[in-house]
Amino acid sequence: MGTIQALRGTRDILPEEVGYWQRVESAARQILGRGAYREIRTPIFEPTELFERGIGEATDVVGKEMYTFKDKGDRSITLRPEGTAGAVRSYIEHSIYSQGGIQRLWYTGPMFRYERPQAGRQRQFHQLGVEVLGSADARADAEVIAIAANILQTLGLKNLRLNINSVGDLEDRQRYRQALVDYLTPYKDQLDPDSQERLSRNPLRILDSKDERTQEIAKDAPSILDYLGSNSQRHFEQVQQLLSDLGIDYELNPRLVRGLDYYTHTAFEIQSDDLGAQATVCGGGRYDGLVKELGGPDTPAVGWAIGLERLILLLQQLQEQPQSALDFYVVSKGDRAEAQALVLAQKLRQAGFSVDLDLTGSGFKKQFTRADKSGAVACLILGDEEAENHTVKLKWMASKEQNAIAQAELLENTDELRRQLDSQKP
RNA sequence: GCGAGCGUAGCCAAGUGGUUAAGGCAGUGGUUUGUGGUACCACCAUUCGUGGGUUCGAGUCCCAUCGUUCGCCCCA
Repeated sequence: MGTIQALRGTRDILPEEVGYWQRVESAARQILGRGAYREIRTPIFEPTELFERGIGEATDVVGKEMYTFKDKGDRSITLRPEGTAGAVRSYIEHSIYSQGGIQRLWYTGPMFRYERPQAGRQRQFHQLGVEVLGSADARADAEVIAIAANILQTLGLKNLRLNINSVGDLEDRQRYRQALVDYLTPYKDQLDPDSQERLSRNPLRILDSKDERTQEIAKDAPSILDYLGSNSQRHFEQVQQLLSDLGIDYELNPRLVRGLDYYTHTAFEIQSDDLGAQATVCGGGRYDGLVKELGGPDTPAVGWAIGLERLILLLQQLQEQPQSALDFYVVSKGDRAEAQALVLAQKLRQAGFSVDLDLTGSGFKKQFTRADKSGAVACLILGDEEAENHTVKLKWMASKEQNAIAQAELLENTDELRRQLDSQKP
């Protein structure tokens, strides 16, 4: 076909479903506001180096999934694959740390990863994320998890599982990595091909392989939890205690590994069984080394990101999209009437009513059919007769009752009109 | 990047080598030229994602290509 289509892995969010997005955005905005989180909006593209340094060159996200190109000034530009790096860059660039204390930030917007699309995964997708910068306290870890749980619960989502783990600090992880490689190397030939590859590149990932045989072998592998130093251990215990205090159910999963290099200590995921293979709705954790790595002061931090497409997939399984009821549908026929209808519609809109004006010029019957489909509570009718007397017929769709009223009178007592409309709504 | 399935109208589809491509929804016009949700009638794909091939003949078989879906890798 010669028509232009949206690129692979991108899609339009049409008016028919945008209500879900608006509901998610407003719930999130409200909950984050109550938590004293402030919104930050950073650019959609950044210097490629930001992600290479921040996320880690060895990760798949950087190694094979980035939308990277040269701009006309020969700079290497990358469409952001996630939100944390940009937020941290901005935090450093504007010395936000110098405001002292702890910064609670949130963001939302499109992210880009060059991958094969499948259920719950697109090349352009959207995340909602939070970052708490400046606190190493376990309460920060617990708080961000509580905020995420709060958002998901407020939206009515069910059957979610929270998995948590600690990947320790850099030293813990280094020691564990070695132990794991030592354990797995003798089994190398029996691992699936992907995992054999990962043995040298990213051995921790082998733990959550979907290959059965690999799982069998990984079952008896050493656990990261046995390699945590005393600080890491205490921190992780505190996080668990606080989650219990908050009444948040969780599952300890020592095999949970996050894909980005910057994570330290707490790692967590919230998953659903109703999403197919891409089960993670929310993923996050602590990243104490990132701010310093990107050239800022040594600053502990913790955060998460929710995949909005996945969240909305779940929402659509559970509930109908909210519809905002229309107050008036205006039908008109004849030159003078049509002009008056426009003016009347506009005055009603300015007075706070929602009004759809039929512009088609088709017969009254057709216009009434559309009025019916629009779901309007009432219909306003203007023909030659009404235009002549400057009146309008007001018809209540449900009862089919209708009466003539002067246009000026209709606009006079808007409070009463509002009351009548509301009393007719289902 | 790899594997499998699928591509017929705006949407859902029937069709498995033989004259003119079912049907439903939506849309448009009419029965009712100023009154809706029902009913009835009419119209709505010279064409089956695209290109090539096999054949007397292809939506139907073959190849390629593009798109899409699900899965792997990976992640939100």
